[in-house]
Amino acid sequence: MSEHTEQRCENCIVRRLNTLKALTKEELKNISDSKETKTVKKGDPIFNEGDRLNGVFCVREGVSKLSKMSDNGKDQIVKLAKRGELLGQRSVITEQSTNLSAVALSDMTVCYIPKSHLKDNISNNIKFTNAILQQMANELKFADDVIVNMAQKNVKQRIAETLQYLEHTFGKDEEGYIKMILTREDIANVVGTAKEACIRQLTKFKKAGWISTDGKRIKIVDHKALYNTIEGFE
Amino acid sequence: MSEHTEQRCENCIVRRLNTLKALTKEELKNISDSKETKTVKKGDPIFNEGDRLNGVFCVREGVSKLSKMSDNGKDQIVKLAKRGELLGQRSVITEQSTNLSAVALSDMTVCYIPKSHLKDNISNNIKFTNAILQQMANELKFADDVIVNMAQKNVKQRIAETLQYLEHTFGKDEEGYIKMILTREDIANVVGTAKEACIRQLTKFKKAGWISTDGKRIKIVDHKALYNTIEGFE
DNA sequence: AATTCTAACTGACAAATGTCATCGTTTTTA
DNA sequence: TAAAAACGATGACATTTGTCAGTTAGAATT
Repeated sequence: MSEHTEQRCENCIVRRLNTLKALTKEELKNISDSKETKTVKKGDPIFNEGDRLNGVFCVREGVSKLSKMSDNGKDQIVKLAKRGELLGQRSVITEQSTNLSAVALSDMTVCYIPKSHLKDNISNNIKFTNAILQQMANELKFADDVIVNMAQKNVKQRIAETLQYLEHTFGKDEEGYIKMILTREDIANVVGTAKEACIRQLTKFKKAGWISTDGKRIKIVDHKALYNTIEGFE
Repeated sequence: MSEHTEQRCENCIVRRLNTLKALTKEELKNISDSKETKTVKKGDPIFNEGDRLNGVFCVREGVSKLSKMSDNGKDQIVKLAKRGELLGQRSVITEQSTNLSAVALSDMTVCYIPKSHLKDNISNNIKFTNAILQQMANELKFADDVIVNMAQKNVKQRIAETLQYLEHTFGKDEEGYIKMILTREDIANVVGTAKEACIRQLTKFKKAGWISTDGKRIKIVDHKALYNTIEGFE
């Protein structure tokens, strides 16, 4: 009895947040027996573009960026994954090597679940398969929106939108600062622009009184102004 | 016996190209009995952004663009769907209204399949559900690539890539012209730029001898040069 | 065949963005 | 704690892209 009960998947709160919630207690027990909990330090990779994954990583604590190196040497961040999200799900489904890298943006705890156990459940538990289907359909819709934004919005709008997204996704601390600290370069890599352009735009927002900063920390002061910018109401 | 046999799903060649191939002959017969074949004229909509879809459209002949209107009034084309592709699959899965519009780029024949029949199969036939899962996982991967390209590549590179994509996807006629004719504006809407910028870039490619044109028709002459441009080898 | 309409194309200019260089500050590491 | 590395910030400038205005060519309609 060396494991605490909360280290068992069937008791893990995180599971409620992802597709694993569609599994029965019995199935979760099987998965839990084969899973492996790992800690990952800020800045360390969880996996790299091109890796063949033999399982998925369930994020228990911390945040990871999923990014892809572009030909011009910039690292485009496609997604930020937090508590409850499963990394590598797609690669396991398609049996292809992953097209993204995952790097920890903070110290993390992740559970590694070997794919054999998932595969069994995908083949047998239609409820589980359906949950994954729902999730992927939603991700696909979200991806369409990102494509449209990338193509049609300018850097100013995309930065405003990213700030709004970060606050919405990660919340605020007691002082109102966004509870997710990214470097300016990482923000630029989400937005798809140069870090200088990103810094300059943040400075403009600051001067306009729409945001305030303290070191890397950012606080949205005027939500409405940011919203209007995003929507293109100048 | 009013229908020709090729109008029955179970005999339709198109089915081999999409997830319906995972259905049994019996299931296909049921679907075929409830499907409705429609013709759509070039320029006509199949459905509009925000519509609630009560079924999917299987493209039997012709090409449709799937696009989304952006706030600045531009119509971003997210996907071109040809023979064999299913439109509206995601909306049916998530039960949400569609986030994209579908408009015919050529005269089309599409089969409308009411969702009730698909839903039944999704719940009961794990092979079918898995096929959809595979397909969505691949689409998601493709979407990631598009996001990275949109964010990191310039207009010149994206136009070059679009030409390559069009030739690869739709093939060439006897004279070597791409067998898919888009207006310059539609090309611009795939690339996510203004039509003037698109036209100018095509002119440059033409002057460099990398492509040649005849009216709207485009022929890639120097594949290698285009490829180098896409990859950023100047 | 004349007219109308749409799309292709071009020029001129403004605005947005990328690149390079530099410097002070903060964070990390030895 | 000192040194090194990473990061934030800003200026200067080149390049890319968007916008507006207008002309030409071809297709569709009458």
